[in-house]
Amino acid sequence: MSPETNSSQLSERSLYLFKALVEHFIQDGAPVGSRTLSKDSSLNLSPATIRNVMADLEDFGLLDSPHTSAGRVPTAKGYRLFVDSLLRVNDLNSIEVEKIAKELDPGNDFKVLMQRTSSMLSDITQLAGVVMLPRTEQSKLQHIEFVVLSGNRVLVILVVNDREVQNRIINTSRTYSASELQEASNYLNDIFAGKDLTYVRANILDELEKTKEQLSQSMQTAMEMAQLAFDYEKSKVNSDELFFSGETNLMDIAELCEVDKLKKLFNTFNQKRDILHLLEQAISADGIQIFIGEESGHDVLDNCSVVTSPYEVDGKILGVLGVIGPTRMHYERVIPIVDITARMLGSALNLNN
Amino acid sequence: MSPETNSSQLSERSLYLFKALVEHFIQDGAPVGSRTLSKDSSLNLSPATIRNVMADLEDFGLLDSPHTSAGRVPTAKGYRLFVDSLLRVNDLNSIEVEKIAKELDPGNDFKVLMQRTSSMLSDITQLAGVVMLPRTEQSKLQHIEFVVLSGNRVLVILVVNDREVQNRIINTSRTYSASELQEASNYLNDIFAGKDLTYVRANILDELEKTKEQLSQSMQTAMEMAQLAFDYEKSKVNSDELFFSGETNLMDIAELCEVDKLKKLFNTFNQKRDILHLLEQAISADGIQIFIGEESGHDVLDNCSVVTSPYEVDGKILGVLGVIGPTRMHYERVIPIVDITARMLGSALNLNN
DNA sequence: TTTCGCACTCTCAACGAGAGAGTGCTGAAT
DNA sequence: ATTCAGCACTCTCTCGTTGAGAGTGCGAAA
Repeated sequence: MSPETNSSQLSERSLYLFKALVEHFIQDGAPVGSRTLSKDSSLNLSPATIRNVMADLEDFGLLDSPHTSAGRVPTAKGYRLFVDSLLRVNDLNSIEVEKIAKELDPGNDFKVLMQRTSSMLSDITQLAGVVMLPRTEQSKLQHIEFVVLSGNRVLVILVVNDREVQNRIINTSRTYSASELQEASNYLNDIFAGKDLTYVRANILDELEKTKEQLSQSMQTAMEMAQLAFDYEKSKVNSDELFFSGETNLMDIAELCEVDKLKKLFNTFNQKRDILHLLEQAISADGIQIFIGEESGHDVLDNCSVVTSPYEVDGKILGVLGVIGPTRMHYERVIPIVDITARMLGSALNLNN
Repeated sequence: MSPETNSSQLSERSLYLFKALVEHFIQDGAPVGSRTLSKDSSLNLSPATIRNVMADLEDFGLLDSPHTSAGRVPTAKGYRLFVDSLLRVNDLNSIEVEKIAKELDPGNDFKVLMQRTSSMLSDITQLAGVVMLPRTEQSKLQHIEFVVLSGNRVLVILVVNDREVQNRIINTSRTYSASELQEASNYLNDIFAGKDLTYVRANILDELEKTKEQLSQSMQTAMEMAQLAFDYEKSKVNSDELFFSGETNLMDIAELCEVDKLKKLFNTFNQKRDILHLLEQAISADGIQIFIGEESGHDVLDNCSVVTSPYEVDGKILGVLGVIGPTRMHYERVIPIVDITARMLGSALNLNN
């Protein structure tokens, strides 16, 4: 099962030919025949010899033939071997590095930056780009603020984790004055700023009890507000954020060109759930991770590969980004792009700290 | 050109048959022949007679035939006549009204509400839904607030128009203390709260001059902050907001089922520009407006119709929402849905006031 | 072990025939 | 003057056939 097992049992020559075949297929998308391979692999072998080799490779499960007279195509297992052991990754040319750097201007808010990163990825690879920001379990409340709106409504603003702003409107039973709310937010900031959100949620009821007995009306106001606000916060806790772009690039890929496949794929993107699930697997991986075809475990992605990399600040992983394209993609180009983008996003975020 | 001209020159019977044909075509999507029409139109006419009528209708530019032996299909002009003069709009059944109402829970923030509305529209019509919120020229600043972040960064929070929250992070040259910023925001709120954003932008420099001479360091801080913040606000001024959903529903429509058409269509959605432009035309319309096929002026929408309605609060138009689908859509169903949704969104927003 | 030659398989594009659907026109009936 | 039946005609779509092209597998020779 492991690539070593395969490569050790295959001759040097077989692997060389296999590599040539995969590269050829990635280039054209057409099944590769013995004749073609005989011509462009520099070892001078006749088509017949190559056919023998290809038959072996097929026995190993690395190749497949759509039908008897159609040449060979790599299987998922084949791509896996190719990517793990055979692929020689290119360096990016400096123009492209430049381009990536320019797009990742740190002077933006977090979401804008993710959006940009994703669309840059899709632009540069001509595939679909995706950036995920997982909702972390430990979110530190930094600041809470109330603003009075008209008609018994209050706007609650939460600053979390030094970068993220959440706001919601809550309807209240009576009218609060601005100064009253100012006092309330001061009070809450005093006791809860810097604390973990789960802690805040857990302790807010206790605190409410205390204040009921001892403290002023305005403190009680604060607690009521806070409770409403954090209930909402709680409901959002599991909705991680995911930014796609360039989905339409996938419409050009021959392998996916049937409308109903496309529809399923796009629906999967829209629901986000499955893709999130996939990316979450990549979060613990160290560096680039690649899901090839069926490996992802989602049927819609059968003809697709997903190349991901976590991005981190101060050695702490913040999220995952990547590219979705056909299994037949230019890995040697896509991999370094994803890699560099992850690093650069990390450092762009680092500047913000 | 106007439908009156047409309908006056056509006999009652012709119009009746035309209506039957359009309805039939909307149902099946297949060109309708004389034979078919003769059977299901209640007037007992032979196919031959109907052929004569259809030839007339074709001369009027209401019908077209894909080829000699394929029955007739309505033209854009035909749909126009149908929609303007012939269509009898159904009332929505109460279950659906219920469903719409339930989805439009006013207890949400503005963007969530728009998102919901759009996805509800697409769900219920099985077409693509869209909701636009134009960036209004007159935006009233309601509240400004600063929060200190780590590393010489300051988060600026702007509450505008009693419902909208904007925030951006700005990098500052030195470290500010929380109390300093508190003072600054108090000062700014005093002079600018309730004022128009354009006014604020225009006067902020003057104010800066004044304070430079007379006032404390902290006031000056306030002005610096504000300037940075409002420069940003200005740059966003023309980016209206647009929420799509259910684009994938369009993949089922036979008329659009070629991948490259779909790609162009989806790209148009993603760029947003053209669609915004179209919806802006609908903003001044009084109530439902329908763009049929080529009328929209965008080639990608040639086989599509767009049904729109502005939504308003207190008689003031806030934005436009609508549905995008094939010209061959069930107008009699879609129109009341769009209509009611616009009203309900209006009143959901009204509750917030 | 490699290669050549050959028979075989499968796909794909082109072609043609035939069915089906629908038209337009003509001439008769009302 | 309408309406309608009849008929020839046109166009598309489907289906089976056919031949070319591509590629394979295998056995025998080098």
